[in-house]
Amino acid sequence: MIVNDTEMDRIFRSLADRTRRDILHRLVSTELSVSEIAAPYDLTYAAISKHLKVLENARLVSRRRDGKRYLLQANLDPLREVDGWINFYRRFWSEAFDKLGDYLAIVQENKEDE
Amino acid sequence: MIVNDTEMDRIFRSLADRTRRDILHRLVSTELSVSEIAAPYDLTYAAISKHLKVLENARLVSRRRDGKRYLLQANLDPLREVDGWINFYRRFWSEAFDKLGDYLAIVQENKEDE
DNA sequence: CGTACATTCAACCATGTAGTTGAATGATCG
DNA sequence: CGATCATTCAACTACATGGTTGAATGTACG
Repeated sequence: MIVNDTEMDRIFRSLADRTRRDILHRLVSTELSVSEIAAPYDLTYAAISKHLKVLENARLVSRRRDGKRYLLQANLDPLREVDGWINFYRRFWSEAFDKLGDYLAIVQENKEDE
Repeated sequence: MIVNDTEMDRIFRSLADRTRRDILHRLVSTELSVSEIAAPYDLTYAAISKHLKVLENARLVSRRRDGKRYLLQANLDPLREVDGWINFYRRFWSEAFDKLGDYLAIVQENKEDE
């Protein structure tokens, strides 16, 4: 396992809020400033700032300076951890698991060949 | 979308705790009573009872009476929702996405044929 | 240099969470 | 029926969360 439990806690915790999920979604393909992020919501800058800190603590968002603004962008690595965690359960909900498992095994082999 | 935002909140929220993730894991393949669930942890029954309530509110665990005990089991449907949510992000972390996308499309078609 | 802009910090409030303890409920068994 | 076992409830504590307001920081610009 790559992440430890408290890190997993932080990832799930920061996803457990609609506003944060929405922010993450908007930061996937674009860098946005704090005020651009805040614009659609009926919340103060301070509130948005806190949401961003939560996302950053889970390493789901990173920031860089750009003059007087900060630019934020999503980092999806932690979601791969969630995906890995959830993968264990996949076999219990899908009869197609075996096929999918075979497929993923092939993908993995191909990766290792590279 | 099948689940709404507050439901998604509840699912992620209940996964944001190591003990609850552990309980869920143990309930996947077996039904267990509350005291069996509680046994490995250094927690009171009341605390375990609360954890179970959180998991049940997220529909991740269901219970039935068995004499004087309750038997609990995992219900993984909500995890499919999480998986669906996370699926959007998959394309941004994996170059194999297109191949996987094709594969899943095929699986989907096959399902629809049934 | 002083002002304006973008963002955070600090203090505060209300509510939620994770845990405890001790009493209450409900099913079983002699 | 009364005792016992499995579990929950109620009340409480300590701390976290999500929000506010108003002041503080840091960068840029004339």
